[in-house]
Amino acid sequence: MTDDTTSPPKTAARRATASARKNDPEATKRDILAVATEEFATHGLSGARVDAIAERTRTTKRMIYYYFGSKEGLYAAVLEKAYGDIRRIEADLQLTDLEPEVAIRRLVEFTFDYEEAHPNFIRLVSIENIHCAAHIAGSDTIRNLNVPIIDTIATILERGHAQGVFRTAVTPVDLHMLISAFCFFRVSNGYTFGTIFRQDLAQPDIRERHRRMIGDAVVRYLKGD
Amino acid sequence: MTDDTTSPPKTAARRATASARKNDPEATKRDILAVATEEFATHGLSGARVDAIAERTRTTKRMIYYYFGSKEGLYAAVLEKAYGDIRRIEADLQLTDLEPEVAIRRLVEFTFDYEEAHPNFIRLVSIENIHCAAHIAGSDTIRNLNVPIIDTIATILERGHAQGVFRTAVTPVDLHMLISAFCFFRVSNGYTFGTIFRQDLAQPDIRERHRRMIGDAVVRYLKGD
Amino acid sequence: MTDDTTSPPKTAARRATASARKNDPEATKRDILAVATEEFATHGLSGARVDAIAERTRTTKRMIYYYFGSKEGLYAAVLEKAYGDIRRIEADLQLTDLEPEVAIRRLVEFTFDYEEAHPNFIRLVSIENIHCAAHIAGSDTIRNLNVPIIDTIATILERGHAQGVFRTAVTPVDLHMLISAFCFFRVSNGYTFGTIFRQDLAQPDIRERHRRMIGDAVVRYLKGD
Amino acid sequence: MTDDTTSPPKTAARRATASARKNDPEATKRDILAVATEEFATHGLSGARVDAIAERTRTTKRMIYYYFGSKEGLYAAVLEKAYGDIRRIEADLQLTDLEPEVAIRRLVEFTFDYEEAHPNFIRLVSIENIHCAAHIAGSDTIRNLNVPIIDTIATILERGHAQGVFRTAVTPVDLHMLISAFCFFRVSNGYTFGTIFRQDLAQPDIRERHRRMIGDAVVRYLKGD
DNA sequence: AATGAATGAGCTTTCATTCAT
DNA sequence: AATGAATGAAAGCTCATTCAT
Repeated sequence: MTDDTTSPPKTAARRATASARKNDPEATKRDILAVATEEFATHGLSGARVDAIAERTRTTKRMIYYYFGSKEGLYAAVLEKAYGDIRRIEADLQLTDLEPEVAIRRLVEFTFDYEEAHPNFIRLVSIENIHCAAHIAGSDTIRNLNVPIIDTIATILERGHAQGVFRTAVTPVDLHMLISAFCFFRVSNGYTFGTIFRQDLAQPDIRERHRRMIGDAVVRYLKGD
Repeated sequence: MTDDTTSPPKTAARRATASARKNDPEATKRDILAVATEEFATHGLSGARVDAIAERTRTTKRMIYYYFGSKEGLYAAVLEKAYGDIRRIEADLQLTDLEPEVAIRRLVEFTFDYEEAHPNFIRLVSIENIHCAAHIAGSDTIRNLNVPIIDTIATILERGHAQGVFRTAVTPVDLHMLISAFCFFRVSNGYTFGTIFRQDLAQPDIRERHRRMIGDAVVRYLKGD
Repeated sequence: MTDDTTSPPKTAARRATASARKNDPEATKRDILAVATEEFATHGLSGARVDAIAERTRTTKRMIYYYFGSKEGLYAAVLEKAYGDIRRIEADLQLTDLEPEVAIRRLVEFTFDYEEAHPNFIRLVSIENIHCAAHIAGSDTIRNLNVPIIDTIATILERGHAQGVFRTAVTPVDLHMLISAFCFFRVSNGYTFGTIFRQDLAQPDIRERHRRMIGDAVVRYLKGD
Repeated sequence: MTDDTTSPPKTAARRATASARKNDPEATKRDILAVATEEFATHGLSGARVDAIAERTRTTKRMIYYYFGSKEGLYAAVLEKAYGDIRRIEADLQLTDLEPEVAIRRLVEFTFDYEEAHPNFIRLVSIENIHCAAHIAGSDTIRNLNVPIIDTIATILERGHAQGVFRTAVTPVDLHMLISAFCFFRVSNGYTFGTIFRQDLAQPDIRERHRRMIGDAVVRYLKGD
């Protein structure tokens, strides 16, 4: 209805900004990745639109294909970045000097807070599971990322058992799952859970209550009866 | 157009098949819903193809729109059925006669087993969360389904506290979340978790270990320290 | 999204009102025609929706086909009624006793007022012209309706010439066209004209000015110079 | 897919044809617009088929959406071109040097001849009125096109009044309407009028008679009595 | 005479992707 | 290395109409 219906892309306006970013391919790729992360996390792999990504980018759609090959290639890159980010932070955790029980609580709280603070990561992982983890299975980068939190947990568990504060035999991976499951679920299923039980899980008091609950549950589980 | 138009004997048989689907709208709807459940659970809302659903149905694409109005309408109906199914089973749970601790273990095991046995339900809920629960929020049917398991939990908790076996103060909804989170996560995140930690969560021994772990964790949490 | 998405037509509610109108086929046909007139006049032949007509009717879509055979049959019936209505009123005009000039002014004013008051008739005629008058050409009813206004004009002209007040030789049909054209155009082209010249032709003062203008123009034309 | 893939000599020729349309978006747009004008004028907005337009074009349906966004966008572009064309010609009218009465006669004849010669323009305007002028109201281009004929009329009227040949007070827009109405109606309503009064308005003698009639009517109206 | 259920054909539009330089 | 222009294939949806009683 408006006049610009006739002119497909806005060429002139584009080119002006284009020269400002030219010759910095890394910056362009970062820009694309940031926008794509948002789009894929919001709409899923099939629901995401390459056009929508391109529009919110400083580049053109053509560049997405130039750098990432395909929509799926871009999605895989988004996943790689998201996994890389959390692994990098996990690697910096300094929990091994603390008392085992304190360390476990800190670990739970870190997981809780990180997942709460990164809903897009949660959503991407949910989406990737819908697609049977085909893209992380196909990415050497992700598959070869070690999961430093597992080593952290192993160390804490060993010390806890050695000191006799933990009596339950559990593998680090299983414990990681026990912790993750709750923290992840709160974010991943917040919408349905909130709607059905008429609660707003984002409310500070509920948040605090849940944070304590998962900590207590994990610690008590480890201590055994 | 088909050949048997000319052969009278086949007329009866044809009418038989025809009436088996033609004058049974409910059967047709069930057929569509079953196929659609599979398609939506597998590919998500955007990834699902109405054509693909129609092809695997005894009817045509047109009928999908006749009965369900739109792709989203069909998706909403699929969700309604999935939620209705679990709610109906939950309502039949007979746990209130058992000792509180036994009852809680049974409840955990029921949840664990149901979610394990209904991965499509899990997937649909994950997908619905990607869409911010917009469709269950828009469905009076789902929003008005009470969640009988909450009453069951409330009763068990009351008796447990009365008898002094449970010392932890917890709301039924929070406890339901603690239980669900783990059971749900195992299924919803099985692909990524399995890929990253190189485990097959479907293996019977792992399955059994996890089933016991979540039971222990919940019971110990309730008993407190 | 709402629940009734699943139930194609609203059967129960319908049947209640249905019994109230049953056995009066003429009333049903009138009802359908009235709604169809509005729909066709508003959206044109192709733009009109049989479903939309049925919905605003006390009957069902099936009845439209039962009584009118097809969408085009219904459209033709609408046209026939619209033409019949104006012809019936034109036949009642009592202008032949007046002085010729007065009679002509009255005739112009009648035409002006009728077309102003019946925009749907104007729209239907416009629409029918887009379709090359195929339906009125195909309707014996319309083609055989005589146009009484032509006889009225003929009589007035004869008397005017006999009395020497009209000096211009003109056929009744041509004069009818001169009068109609302006009155029709004001209504038929009111939207584009109003938009382009930023005037609201429905305003009373503009309306009055135009009514006088076309009267003056016609009378002066007939008197000659 | 075509056979000449194997014959090198034909490559050049192919590229020639290709470049004739591929790298000339303006030519492609003009091509689409011409075909679309015909289709919309013939069948109306709802009756027009995008497929039908594409088929008669050197391009594909996809290109229509690429250049014009939607069926409605294409329709709006068709309207813009049609209005632009007549405005451009009107701007070239050189009538102000003539005697006022002669100028008015020429103006009427121009209008009469232009509308007679451009039935598609007439049809498009009729169609747009059925749609309540929504598309020209939404087009800045059309709304901002000045209507040069109004200035022409204003100038002629002023001189006519100054010289005392015109005695009737009338606004340029009203006079434009008086002239347009008749010329437009002859074309827009030719099918119904012709069918009902059993006349062929395209016949040269009728045409000539009408052309003179509207000229006389307008001039006499202006001269007053 | 009257009607609820069903439908084939075709509509507008969208989408990820590649051509051509 | 970088990109503006173009596109084939298929998607969701709608429509007037008929079946079957």
